[in-house]
Amino acid sequence: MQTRFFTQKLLEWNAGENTRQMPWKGEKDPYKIWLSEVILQQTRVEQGLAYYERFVDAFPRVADLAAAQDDRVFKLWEGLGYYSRCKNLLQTARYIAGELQGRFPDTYQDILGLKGVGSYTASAIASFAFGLPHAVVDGNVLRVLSRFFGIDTPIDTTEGRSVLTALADQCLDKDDPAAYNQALMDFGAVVCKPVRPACDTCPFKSRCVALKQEKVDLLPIKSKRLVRKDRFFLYLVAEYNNGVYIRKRTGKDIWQQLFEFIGHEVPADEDGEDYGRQLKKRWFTALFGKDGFTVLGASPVYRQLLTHQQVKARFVRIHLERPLADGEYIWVDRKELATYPFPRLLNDYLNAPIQAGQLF
DNA sequence: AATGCGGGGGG
DNA sequence: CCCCCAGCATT
Repeated sequence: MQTRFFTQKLLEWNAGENTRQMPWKGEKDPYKIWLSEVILQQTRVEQGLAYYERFVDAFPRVADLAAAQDDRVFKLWEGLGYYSRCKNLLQTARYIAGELQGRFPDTYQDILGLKGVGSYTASAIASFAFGLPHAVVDGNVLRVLSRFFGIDTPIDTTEGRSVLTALADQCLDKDDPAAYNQALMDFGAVVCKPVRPACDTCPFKSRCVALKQEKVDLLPIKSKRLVRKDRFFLYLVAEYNNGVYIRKRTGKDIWQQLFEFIGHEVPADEDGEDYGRQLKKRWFTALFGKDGFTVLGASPVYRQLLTHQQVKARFVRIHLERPLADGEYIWVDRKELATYPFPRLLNDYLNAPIQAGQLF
């Protein structure tokens, strides 16, 4: 039986050669496990590590997180990406601290019902915190199993997903689901890596289908190609009395809950310069009045590459004669600006040594 | 079933 | 330049 061999060898490898250490390994507090798993969704361990430490330090218990101010939590999350995770994190913390009196759900179904918790995270919490027999299926697991069993069904389809999930369940060591799940992910990260896997020393090499068929570099198969969309933002850094105007991004677009300057998305094939000239009369005037402002200069084009979009932006500094009328934009003192969470792109601009540049 | 959501690192 | 990463929610 291949599944028996797989599980046996994995556990041996874990007991002998697995030296991977992480702060949440062996953790039993469901709150901390949940925190680490949400931080690690689609995120490399090395990247999430510092964030985990900061969150545990700032919010040792779920009640601490639940009681925190939104902006403070987002500030801690700043730079980590996928900000809906942070939003759901807060919502769930408040649900647990409030409705559940701080008691973390302890069944798979109840855990799965939490906002921001899907099948992977529910299995992880259920097994690590409560020892329940649920096999995790993440990127590591998909890769290791598809290689070992030679599964060439694309893993980003319902069928592929279903095949690999079934295999994962068969391989799970029900005596110690936590150790098994942890071992499999460690193995995927350390041995059966995406590129240049260590097949020479792999404990599975005698029976790995991909290795036998020389398909290690071809598996797992993904069917979808990445498409990147181009976008361009024109921002007005409107200065008044040693402060600038910003607003919180809401809605379903990127960077939700983060802050931005007075902004306008323009066609992606523009560089923001011609458009700025055109907009100057209509947009600037509508916002600030006919002669209530002075254009100080425009920045070079800043660029940020995301997985699904390339975002470019130009920042135009404006000096205002009068404060802006009350509305969605809030005035913030320069000295306080760093306490607000911003997208990476805007922080790049804010932290640049020179923000002048040519005039329109 | 398909799409959108960040950001960093490596080949 | 490309792909990948301890995925999830929405449509």
